[in-house]
Amino acid sequence: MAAEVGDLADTGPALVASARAADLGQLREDMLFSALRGVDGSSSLALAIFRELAVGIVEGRLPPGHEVNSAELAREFNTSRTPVREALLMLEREDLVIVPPRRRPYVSEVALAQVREIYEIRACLYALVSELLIQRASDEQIATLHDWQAKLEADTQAGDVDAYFWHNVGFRNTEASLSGNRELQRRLSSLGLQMHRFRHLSLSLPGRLLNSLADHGRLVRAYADRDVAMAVAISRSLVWRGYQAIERSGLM
Amino acid sequence: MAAEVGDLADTGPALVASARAADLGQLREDMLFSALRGVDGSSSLALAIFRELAVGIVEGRLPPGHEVNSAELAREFNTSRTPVREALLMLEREDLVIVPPRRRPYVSEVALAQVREIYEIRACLYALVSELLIQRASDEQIATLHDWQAKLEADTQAGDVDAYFWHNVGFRNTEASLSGNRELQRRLSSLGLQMHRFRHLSLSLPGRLLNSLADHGRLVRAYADRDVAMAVAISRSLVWRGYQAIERSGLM
DNA sequence: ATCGCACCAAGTGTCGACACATTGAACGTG
DNA sequence: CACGTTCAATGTGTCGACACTTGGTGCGAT
Repeated sequence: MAAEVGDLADTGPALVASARAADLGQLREDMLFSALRGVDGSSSLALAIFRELAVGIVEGRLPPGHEVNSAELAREFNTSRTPVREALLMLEREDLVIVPPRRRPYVSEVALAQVREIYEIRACLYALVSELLIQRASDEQIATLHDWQAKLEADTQAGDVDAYFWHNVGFRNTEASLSGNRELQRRLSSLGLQMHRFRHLSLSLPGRLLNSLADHGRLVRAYADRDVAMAVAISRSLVWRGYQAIERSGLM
Repeated sequence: MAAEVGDLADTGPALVASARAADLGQLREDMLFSALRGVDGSSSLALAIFRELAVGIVEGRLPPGHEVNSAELAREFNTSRTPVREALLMLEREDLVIVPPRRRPYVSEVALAQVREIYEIRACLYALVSELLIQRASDEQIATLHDWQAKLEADTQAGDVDAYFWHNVGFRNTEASLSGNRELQRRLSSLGLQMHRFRHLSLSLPGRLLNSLADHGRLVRAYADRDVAMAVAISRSLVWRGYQAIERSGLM
């Protein structure tokens, strides 16, 4: 993946930009898909609807409070209400919509207090990831994290906030998978799905990228040194600063 | 609740025993119910079926691998297949059943490796609970934990393993709620639901009760002293020893 | 103008029906 | 007797229909 971007590096700025964009789109798709992986609906129709709606909510096209009733969606998707209902229940389980009994379902709102709760959990679980990763990952595997780190560095220099965000997600997913705990990986991606909803808040602050980048660098170094205490501390604070950025942005 | 048992303490052994049993049954119901709380199905029919099956699986009446197809269950419950299907999807979400596409659903198996993964997460999250609890709980709230601790002590002296187990669950739930993080509480009870499936393994070892009891005592003391480092360490090891007991039992 | 009540459109939970997939047994062939 | 094929039985995913609820609209009474 790194090779693809690198190979095109000398074909001119425009091509590089579009190649980059395509690459990012692919990455974005992969990351959202991996987050949606944990949800195995038996029906592929319901799953397609679920993914469509989930992406819509996460991207903000379906704003909080927006009504998503099964009848209208069924017409829209040219299916019966049964698969739509199933999809809505999946979305409810991911806390993306609320389905009150006998009432119309709507896209859930996210309060700052809830964001804080989620970040508390995330910080804790990523600390666990760091701990397990150091115990179990090989040097080669840790080196792959270094690759991601390099991308983050490039994005920071280019000032490309969006690219930074998605590469950051990639970094995180890789970390989680290297922890060797699949259950942990699943729970984290479920949390991640919710996080994507307010990501734009998290990276809007100036100076945040540089800060985050420095932390990533120190984290990878701690991994290479197999320094558990250090890695855990950095990992925890890395997540937590994400929350603080949202809090300080005052946008919630 | 403690009062009810206490008030009857001098009405003779038989009555005490039956009162205790009723009390335990109530507690068991409460705890399972609270674990099932997080799941809000919009349909109350589906929810009833879900709970019925969930309890059946957790209690072992529906063994791993047992087929749970929607057609048969629909006949059994005198409903159509629609609510049953919904219930099965909820169960899949809790990892209690597996619903392969176009194939009959069946009760999921639990491998030791998976149990380990879950315990790793639990240990981590309960450490977080301890940390938050010390930050946020009042002295009175911490005192309620002392009440639970007293029950555990009584159960140990009586050698009542079953009572010990459920009171332990109560202790844990109280801790989680005192953390003030509802999201955390929800995720933990979802994990707890799975755990109940192999609880009989965890408490079968002799000497385990005394060990666990001592840990609980130290934990409550650390809470009272607001000793975060100590509480976190105890909390983590408390959960972890539960896993070790299962591992050593060699029954998986 | 305001309140209360009947009424109606639209949505929800549930049902029975249908086409297709899967499974296991019967059966013939080597 | 082993083995692949055929065929019915059973289950799944999806559909359209039905009764009941809910939320809003308009109308009449105050």
